[in-house]
Amino acid sequence: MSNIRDVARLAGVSVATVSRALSNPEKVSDDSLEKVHNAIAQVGYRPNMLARNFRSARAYAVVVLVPDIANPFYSLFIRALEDRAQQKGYAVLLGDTRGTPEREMDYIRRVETRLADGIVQLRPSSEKSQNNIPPDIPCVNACGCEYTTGPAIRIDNRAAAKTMVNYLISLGHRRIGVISGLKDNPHAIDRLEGYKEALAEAGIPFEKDLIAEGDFTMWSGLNAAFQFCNMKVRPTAVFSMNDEMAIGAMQTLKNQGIRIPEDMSVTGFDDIAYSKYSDPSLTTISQPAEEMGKMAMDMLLKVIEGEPLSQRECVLPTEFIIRKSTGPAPGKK
Amino acid sequence: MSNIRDVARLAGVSVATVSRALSNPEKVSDDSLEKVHNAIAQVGYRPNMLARNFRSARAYAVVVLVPDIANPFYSLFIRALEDRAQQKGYAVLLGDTRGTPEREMDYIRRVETRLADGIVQLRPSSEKSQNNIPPDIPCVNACGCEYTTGPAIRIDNRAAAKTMVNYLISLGHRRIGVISGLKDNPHAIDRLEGYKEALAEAGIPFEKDLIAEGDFTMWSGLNAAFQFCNMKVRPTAVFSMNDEMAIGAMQTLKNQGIRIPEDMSVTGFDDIAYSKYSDPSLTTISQPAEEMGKMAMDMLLKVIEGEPLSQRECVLPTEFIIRKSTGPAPGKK
DNA sequence: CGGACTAATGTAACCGTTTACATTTTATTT
DNA sequence: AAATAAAATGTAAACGGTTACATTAGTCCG
Repeated sequence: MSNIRDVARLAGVSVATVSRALSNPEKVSDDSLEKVHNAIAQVGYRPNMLARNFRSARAYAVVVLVPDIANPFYSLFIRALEDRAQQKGYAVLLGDTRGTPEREMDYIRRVETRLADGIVQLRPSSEKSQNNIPPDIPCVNACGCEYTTGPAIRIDNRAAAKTMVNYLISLGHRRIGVISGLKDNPHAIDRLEGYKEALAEAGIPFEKDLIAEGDFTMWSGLNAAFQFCNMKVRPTAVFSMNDEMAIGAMQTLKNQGIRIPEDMSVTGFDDIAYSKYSDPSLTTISQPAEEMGKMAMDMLLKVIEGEPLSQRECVLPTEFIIRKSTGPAPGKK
Repeated sequence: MSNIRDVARLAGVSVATVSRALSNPEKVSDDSLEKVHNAIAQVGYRPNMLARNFRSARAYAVVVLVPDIANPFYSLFIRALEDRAQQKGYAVLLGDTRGTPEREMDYIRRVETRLADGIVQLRPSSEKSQNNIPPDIPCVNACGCEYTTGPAIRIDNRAAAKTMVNYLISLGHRRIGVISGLKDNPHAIDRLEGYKEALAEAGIPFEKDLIAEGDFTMWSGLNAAFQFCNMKVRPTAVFSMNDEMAIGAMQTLKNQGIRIPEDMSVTGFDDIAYSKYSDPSLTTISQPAEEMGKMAMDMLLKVIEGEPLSQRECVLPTEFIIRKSTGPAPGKK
């Protein structure tokens, strides 16, 4: 493998000139520039970025910590993140934690040992489920909740949930079931807050039994729905905290002979691609996953470069999408 | 930031001893080991992996070139790949190419410039759609087709497609539509081959009009299905080359009042998570995505380490999964 | 007790860049 | 043409580890 000295020798210039020709060509005469380029072509020189990064003490890589890459919301986010990273000359190290702190630690160690310059954290964290990331590590939280500290990109989960539940109430629903995420999940907490607010404003008492706990997988949605089927007085609508669980739930409901939306309305959250193709298509909240990915990368780069952030937290707007899985409460016209 | 020399000074040993204490502890006396560990703890030393990697001329990272991370089959594969990579101490650089050669080139350059040690290529390539990866770069093709050269993990696309079509024929179907991938996609070619073989063996003539071209997205499946709806004599079954297109197609068919499977059977390929929850659930071919991801990583590591491969190509078995989207041809009992 | 061998440790070169600083060349001004 | 400023180039010291080789300490045996 040829190195910069070989090129310098062949071009008849010093190594400094070769180095400059590559990274600061404006500081080199056209004459030298040409000699260097010829020499590079002749020996097929490729700069050793490992050496360059080492010298400049920068990995030009960021870690993205994601609970599960197979989740379509996350993969959309990451696709946008990667896109922006590539534009900026950064690599994205995929850190699928599968929810385990050990794996997360492993990746945090990578930035401590300089293999990456910063972290994009997709696991929502609050003061309760605490963040393991040391404060001196550049990090942006890209799925924050209301209590997230540090740089963050997020949506207003509470308001979005409230919008959805208000909509169901406006359709005449009074018994509205919830398929929640795990109880201590910050997103689940914020969204439940929005649900409660909407009920309160409509003067509907909150009933604990109407909350079924899931874990954001289709399978858990499928199971959670049984809880509603077996009630003496069934809810007439179900607010699921993500689309996957809603899709799972719809399967259960349909199998039990419950028609959607005639007998029961179902709503989701995220607007993953499949929600448009489910049967019936799903009324949901669209999160700007791509926008969030881009912004997270931009924000992280600022933190890495030490530039000041114009705002610590960036709350992006969501879109409320009405499809065919919702309708008037049975008995209302 | 403290370095190995600081640690050595504090521990009262040489840098070589510190280095050995970290990477070859068995070559260091217990006494020194303790002194080194104390010193490390005291100054909070973290080895600079950038320096280590530079010195050892290894990035301990691999690039995964994927046409689209948002495709659930790919994300499943990558999740397994990442899992194995982490076990082995390697990082996975996400290279979402979005099908463009430029992006692919950008990532190939990263291994040429030593930022990564090898590539896992998920874009199927054959002699037609050629591979841009120089032969001296360690690479394994993880979605190969029959004409793939070099180390590869793949399934027998032709046989799997044939199994599926044979099954449809056994149900009495004679007019079987196909929703294909892009005409020059190697997977599409192999699977179409299987379709033709099955027809030929059953003595059914091949009809070009029964092939609708898609691009493996749900949207394209949705459109392709119109081609069948508008035929004077409709096919009684549709063999889609992946699940997404099948799901899209089913939406069109249902909207046109065509019942599945009573009026028309539909089959998919890949067995993504949603195919179990679609309406009706989808008869499909399951690819061992996770197994493939693990094997691809193991294989690539062998290539990187220069170990001989026990076999150039590894063809993994698929599973044929019958669900509710297929039934007897109309008119047959 | 001395010689032979092994284990533990130290010294310093090396990996391939970048860049501060010194030097030389070229351009500009008087 | 000399003086000065600016541009281009070169020299060599980093960066933080690893490791070949040299050296020292420790063990065993006749």
